[in-house]
Amino acid sequence: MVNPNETSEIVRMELANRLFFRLYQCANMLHKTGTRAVEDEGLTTQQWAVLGALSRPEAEGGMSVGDLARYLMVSRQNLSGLISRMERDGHVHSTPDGRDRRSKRIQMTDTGREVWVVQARPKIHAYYAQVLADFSIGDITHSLHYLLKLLDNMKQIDTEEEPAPQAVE
Amino acid sequence: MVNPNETSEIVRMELANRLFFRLYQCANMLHKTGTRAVEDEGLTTQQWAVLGALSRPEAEGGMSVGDLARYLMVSRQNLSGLISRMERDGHVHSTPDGRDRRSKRIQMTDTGREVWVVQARPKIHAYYAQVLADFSIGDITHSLHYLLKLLDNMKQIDTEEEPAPQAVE
DNA sequence: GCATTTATGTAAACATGTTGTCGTATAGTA
DNA sequence: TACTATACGACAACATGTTTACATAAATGC
Repeated sequence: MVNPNETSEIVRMELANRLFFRLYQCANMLHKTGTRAVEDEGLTTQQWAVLGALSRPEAEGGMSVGDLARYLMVSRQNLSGLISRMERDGHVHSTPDGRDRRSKRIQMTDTGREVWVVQARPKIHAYYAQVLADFSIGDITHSLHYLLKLLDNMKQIDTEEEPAPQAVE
Repeated sequence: MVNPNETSEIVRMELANRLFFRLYQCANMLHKTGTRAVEDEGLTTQQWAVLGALSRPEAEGGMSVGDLARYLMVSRQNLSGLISRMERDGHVHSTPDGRDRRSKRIQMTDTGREVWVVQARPKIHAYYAQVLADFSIGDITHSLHYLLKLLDNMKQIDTEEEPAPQAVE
């Protein structure tokens, strides 16, 4: 250990390792406990993310699958299956887009909105309150800030590594 | 809006909602970009979590599936499949436990250790450095602190809601 | 207008995660 | 010793996520 920079680099990597390990565990626990919080409504955390997106005033007239996928940052293919299940359960419905014959517009059904507003959202708020019980508003804001930074950096890696859209040939 | 407490509660829930939404997105991006970082080695973020656990000095003599599941906070059933794949790929191997005929001990193979130390870990450190590029040591520590708090609270919810082990009958 | 690129939906293969169930081995207790 | 509770591995069903690949519709460039 000759160089002090190496030492601090080791400390940094050790901390980084713990950070990502905890992030991994948080993700699993969020899915597990979050889904359990709304299981009576037949929902999962992913489905509540979709309902949350569709219930925004900006999504009043429905959203295309592509837009929803970009908003949630998941793949179209994944979202497609998710929406099928929600359609099967009567929470959303899709209508063909008049202008673009390739695409569909996804909207909440009246039942979906009812389930969302009356049943799921109160339970979700109770869940939030419980998980964030000992968080001050400042704590929440700071946590959010760090998650956003992590997300931005990961997004950048993601787009960097994405294959260049041009054909090289 | 008569009661100012209600107003701050709405703000709090709005912030909480953003926090959990970003956590959800971070989890997906971590899996996506992290797996891409070690795809040349045929690994995934989950498998690197397993190798990281098995490479600790405390796990020198291998770990039982149950202990590993508790350490990683995933279900035995999930880990079982994960380990099968890693065994198939030659990164770990399992030996029957002499003392307890129900259980197996999981250990890294020499190949697994080689892949982990020589190839995967440097790439993972480069990945950490990239995602945490604009994080100070203090930023990392604070982020870790908040994730741990979230995790603790979710763990508590998890055990609370778990069915009591005693038979009521 | 026509050719190329881009966007959309769909299908398939795979890895991860959950729960529930079952058979068996271990451990604790009457 | 026997009874019971608990732990373990295995199997199945299901929901989520990723890629890759393909057909078709729309947009863009000459």
